[in-house]
Amino acid sequence: MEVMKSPVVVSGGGGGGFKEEMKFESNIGVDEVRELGKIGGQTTARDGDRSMSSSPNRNDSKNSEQENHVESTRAEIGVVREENERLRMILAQMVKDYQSLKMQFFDIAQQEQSKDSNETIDNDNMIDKTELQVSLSLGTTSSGPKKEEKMNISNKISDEGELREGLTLGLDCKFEGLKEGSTYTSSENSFIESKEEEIGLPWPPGRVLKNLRSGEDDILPQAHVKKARVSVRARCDAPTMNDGCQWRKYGQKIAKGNPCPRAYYRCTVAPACPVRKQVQRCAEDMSILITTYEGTHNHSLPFSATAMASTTSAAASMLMSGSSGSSHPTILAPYSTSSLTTAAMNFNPTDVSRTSRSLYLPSQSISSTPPHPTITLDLTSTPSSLAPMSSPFNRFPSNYSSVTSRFPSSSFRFSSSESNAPLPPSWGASSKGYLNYQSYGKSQLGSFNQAYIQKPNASTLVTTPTTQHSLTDTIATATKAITADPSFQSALAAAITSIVGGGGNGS
DNA sequence: CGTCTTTGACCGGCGC
DNA sequence: GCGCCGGTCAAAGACG
Repeated sequence: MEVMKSPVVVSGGGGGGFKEEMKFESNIGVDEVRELGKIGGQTTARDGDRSMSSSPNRNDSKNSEQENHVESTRAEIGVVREENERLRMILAQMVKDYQSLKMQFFDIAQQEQSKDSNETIDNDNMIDKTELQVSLSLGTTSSGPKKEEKMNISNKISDEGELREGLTLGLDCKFEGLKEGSTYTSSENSFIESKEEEIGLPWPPGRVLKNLRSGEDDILPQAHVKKARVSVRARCDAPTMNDGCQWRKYGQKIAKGNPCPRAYYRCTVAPACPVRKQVQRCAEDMSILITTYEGTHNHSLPFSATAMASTTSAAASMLMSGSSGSSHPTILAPYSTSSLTTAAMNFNPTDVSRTSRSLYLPSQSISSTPPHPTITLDLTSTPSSLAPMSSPFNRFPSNYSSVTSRFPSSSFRFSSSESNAPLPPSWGASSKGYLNYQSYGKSQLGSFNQAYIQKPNASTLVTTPTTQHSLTDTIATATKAITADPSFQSALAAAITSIVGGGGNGS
């Protein structure tokens, strides 16, 4: 049934025409209700789906059953519509909060600047204050040259407007996209690219032509630093994941330690796009496809590719920002959602929308000296029905143990609106080192940020149950965290994309 | 005939 | 210096 394969998206409203929006909302309804049924232990919705998908044709009560299904589906659609409305309100609140925090940040930055304009800044917090700094310091060690830092600071001043614009571009464009639909894709693309360029992800667009072969390192002072990679583990029977991009295979190798060949793909959407990906089946579980992305697209992406691109880019940005501050770049990122992943990847056979409802970001450190800093997005979690959990906060994938055995660090968890927590969802930290996405209130934002604040000092990042701060402290904390960690901005934007932006594909 | 895939060769980094 | 290994190139073949 096609509806079941459709990605779970939340309509941003005003996206495409009415027809399309209805279609999306309908899709959500089915999927979301399925999820709710899963989470809450109710199976009626799913059973209903199955009945629908299997086209019951057994007895005389068929018509009445179908009518019941139609009614229930309508009811589900209504529920989802309400949820959409709530999400929109949440999003609006997030925008407000973000703008407020941003303004506070710039005020603080200006004050700091007026104070310290002539001082040498060797504080890491200061170093992390701007995206530009991160951008320029990425690829250097944490003890990078002070001169560069100074220059970065001065550049920061001159480029502050640009930064602000870029920041605004990122989030606002998404929201614009939600409103205008048709502009969504390009907006997000521009956001992704600009953000990635700012944060210094590998293969920035401007360097593309020099990166073919061995050129890029020649022009980068931090040539010794490896490119960040984002590895996505997902169950997929197809040879490669359909992530929306066009890829051309340019090589295949048998890598050591894995009998399955590793295929090398290059993005062919644009002639000089530096993005490459490696695809390899997991040796332990052949059904798991490991796709490793490297680089940044230097072109606009089809919408179907933007979700994955934003996911990987934000994850990479987290990784890079973390690695720049620590010699052990162990980054755990609360990030993305099932809706994002399902929107990003149209795996044909084993529908990930059903098998991957949460995203785990375990430690990227597999070896002590990884050749490339890599962050792994594990989408191989199995349905909760296979691993029933008494608490929504304790829902781990059945193969989690294997994941954690490879990645000993604990993980953030960032699940989507599938959560059975009362809607609207809210940000909050759960026990057991998992960060659950539940709502977007200010206090929850503070909790979220707390998790991030721990990052610089955490070789193994574990979220701890957060304590409630006063509103002032929370805002200050949030401001600090946002400004100190550019990856948060990417994550926030990508999260929004995953939560609501998916509905922006009404275009 | 153009595009894509396959596959052996080649290159550079890294460890010993 | 040597060998291993990951990554890439490019010629040849396959395919539509």
